[in-house]
Parts: sequence; C-alpha cells; structure tokens
Amino acid sequence: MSVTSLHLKAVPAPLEAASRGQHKGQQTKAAIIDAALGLATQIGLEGLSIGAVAEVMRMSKSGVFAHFGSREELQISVVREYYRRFEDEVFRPALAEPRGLPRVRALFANWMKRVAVELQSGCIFISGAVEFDDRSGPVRDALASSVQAWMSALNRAVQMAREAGHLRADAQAEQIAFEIHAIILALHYEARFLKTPGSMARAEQAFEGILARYGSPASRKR
Amino acid sequence: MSVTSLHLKAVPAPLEAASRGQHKGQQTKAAIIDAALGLATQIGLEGLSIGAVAEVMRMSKSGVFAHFGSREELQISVVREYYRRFEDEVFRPALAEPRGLPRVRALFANWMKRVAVELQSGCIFISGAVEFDDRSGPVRDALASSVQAWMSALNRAVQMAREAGHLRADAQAEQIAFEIHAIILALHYEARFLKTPGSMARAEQAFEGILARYGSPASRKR
DNA sequence: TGCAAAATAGAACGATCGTTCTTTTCTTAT
DNA sequence: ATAAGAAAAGAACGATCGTTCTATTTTGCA
Repeated sequence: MSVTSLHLKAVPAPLEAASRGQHKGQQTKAAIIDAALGLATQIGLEGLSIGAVAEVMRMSKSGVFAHFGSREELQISVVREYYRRFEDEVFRPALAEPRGLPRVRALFANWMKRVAVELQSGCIFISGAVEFDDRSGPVRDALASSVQAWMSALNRAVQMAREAGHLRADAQAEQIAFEIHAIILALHYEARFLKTPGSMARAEQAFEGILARYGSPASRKR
Repeated sequence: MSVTSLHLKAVPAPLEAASRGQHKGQQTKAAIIDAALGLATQIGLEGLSIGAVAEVMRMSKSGVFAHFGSREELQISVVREYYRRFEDEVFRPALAEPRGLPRVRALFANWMKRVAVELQSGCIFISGAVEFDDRSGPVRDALASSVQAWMSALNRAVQMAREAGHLRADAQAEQIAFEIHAIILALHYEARFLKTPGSMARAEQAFEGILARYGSPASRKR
C-alpha cells in the first residue's frame, strides 16, 4: 500500500443530499426523472418523448433510454416520483394536524396550495387520467393506483372526522371525498384552462359549503 | 339544347336529411368530421391523426386532407361539431322547461345523461382542456370559446333561477355554476378513469346538496 | 352528351418517434 | 495504476406524422 492510499480520496464534487451514497448511474437516473417530470407536467405523460428529455439533460437519446429500457418505464418512473412528491407536500404535512376536521382542512389547504403552483405547470393525476382513461397497461395501472392511494387517504381522514363527531353521523365519507375532489378538478379546469379569475376563492367557498352541509351541528359556527 | 336536357336528371341516390341540397364535397366533409369526432372523443384532439381518419373513412390521406388544408382546421371543425351536438343535446332541450329551478335541473340532468354516454367515449371539452391548457393557437381558442359559451348559458340559467326567487337572494350564480361544473368533472374522472361504481349517484347527491344550500327557504322541501 | 371543375388518389418529402446495436468514454474497486 | 464494468454516445432502423405535388377519377352543369 502506498502512502497515498491512506489519504482521503479527492471528493469529485459536493454531492447533493438526495444523491449521497449513490453511484453515478443512479444520480443521473434521478436527474432524468426530475427533468422528465418537469416536462410531463407541461405536455403530459403521452407527450413525453425521450428526445425532449435528452435535450433538457444535454444527453444523447440512447443515453437516456439506457436507464429505463423503454418509454413506458420512464413514464412509470415519472408517475411514481410525482406521487412521492404529492405525498410529501400534501399528505404528510397534514398528519401534523390532529385527527378530524383540522386534518381534513389541512389536506384540502395543502392540495389547494399545490394546485396553485400547478397552474403554471400541471397535474399529472389530472392530465394522465384524461390520457389513459380508455387505455390499459402498466402506465395506466401506475397512475390509477397512485390516485387510488391518495383518494383512500383522503377518505380515511374524512372518516376519522366523522368518528370524532366533527361531521354529521349520517355523512358518508366517500361522498364528501367525491365532492372535495370535484372542487379541485374544477379549480384546475377553470384556473388553468379557462383562466377564470377568482377561481381559488370559488374553490375555498365551495369547500366551506361542504363543511357547512356535512358538519355536525355541534361543530358549526351558528 | 337537346331534348334530353329537358328531362329531369336521375336522382343519384336518396339524400340523407343532413346532406340535402349539398354537393358531394360537403357531404363527405361532414362525414369526415363525424368520423374524426368519433376518434377524437376516444383518443383526444391531439391524438387525432389524418391517417387514422382516412382509414376509418376508407379514403386516402390526401383525400381527407384536401377538405381542411391542415390538421388544425380539422381539429377546429371537430370542436365546432362537438359544440353543436352539445347544444342540441344538453342546452336546447332544457329550454322547454320553465325558467328557474326546473330549467337548471333539466340542464344538469341532460348534462349527466351526456356524460353517462361519454363514459364509453369521452368528452372533448374535458380532454381538450387538459391537452391545450398551456398552449395557444386557434384550436385552443375554438375550444375555450365553446366552453365559455356553454358556461355562460349555464350561468344565465342559474341567474334566472335566482331572479325567479328559486334561490337565496345572496346566492352567486357563478359560484353555483362553478360547483355544478365541479360535479360533472368529478363524475367524469371517477367513472371514466377510476371506474368507481356508484359515481352517478354521488353526482346526483352532490347536486341536491348544492340546491339545498343555495335554494331559497321558500323552495325547500323542509 | 361533353367539358370544366371539383374531388380523390398516389407517391414522395422531411421530421420525429422509440428502439437496437456498436463503439467510446468514464467510474469504481482492487 | 490498471482492468473490469458501468454509463453514455453515435449511427441507423422502420414506422408514422403532416404536408406537397401531380395524376386520375368523379361530379355537375350547359
């Protein structure tokens, strides 16, 4: 062993937190997914092309391709990454709120916050639903199961609010989740496509309307 | 002039009602639009290709192309035709109902009816919104103005219901239209993409909830 | 019936797509 | 330092796309 081998190796570059301990391949793969996600939110999962991702990454098409083996696999990776971020930004922070109405309110508020950001980019769960609603295959499955997971989480939160006595005893959690989902979809449609001003306020008011209707008498303001 | 020119011309074929008095070119153009609309509801306006339309029509690509001059013009024609049918199936029949709540109910019921059919095909106003929400150009304009026209009509109907005293005096027509739109979007999403059973009933119930909240005390059941 | 015009077909173009294969460059562990 | 293996590049493929141009067929009016 030479003396030099006892020296610490020159760190090639300061590693980012997310890529610590990863090999080069995994790092670039993560970077590719990040770039692809950015593209997919703008032009949709179907519009996502390997060539466009390669251009953003300043890589060759085949270089990008090699990390996934197929375009479908790239799309699935994007869906999974999107779900991960959705979980981090919308779902997990709401767990800090106590069970019941406060948590439901937090879920909705976080969701709204996310949609507000997405007014410039776009939501893959919404665009993907339209693109894959009459198709089958692994991409659709990844998309549908991600959405289902989130909807289930929302359902459970509403259910807990009912059990906590914050909602009327005859309120159906799935009905309420349906109506909350509806508000988000309309907000996305009117603000992002029609560019109707004041859509955020409409969504807020609609949400309060749901609570007013399904809230237990005890929890109402009047 | 020969004597034969005085004879009545042989009627080439029994003309369909929609193509009466039209020349051959206009007939086939209408048929192409019809076929293209069928394709667009399944695969979207963006997925619509001239080659696919030509195949359905059993025509050559260039034969189809010549009627429109560009793919964009074909897409715009499809949007206009879709709007025409939407008007015929949803809006116009509701005018038979008296102004106020009955007409609003009819509009929603017709809309629901249409979405129920579209669970197998798809709605261009919804898929198109996602496909063109961050693009610009004539297709987007045709789409947006069609949707705006329909939303305005819905707004007016709600406004008349308020003026007729069927809704609370402080109800905002645009807020109610927003919420009705939201229900339709959620129904489309859950039934068509997630294939959640019972979505139609959820939508109906959500609509009744809106009426319960915004309906004038006089018009309520209890 | 004949002739001009409209409608359609056919072939070819450049571009882009996903994918495959081969070659080169770079990493990493010894 | 070196050799093995991973990562990336490069070129080429068949397919499909919208579009153009030229021929052919069909239509409709005199």
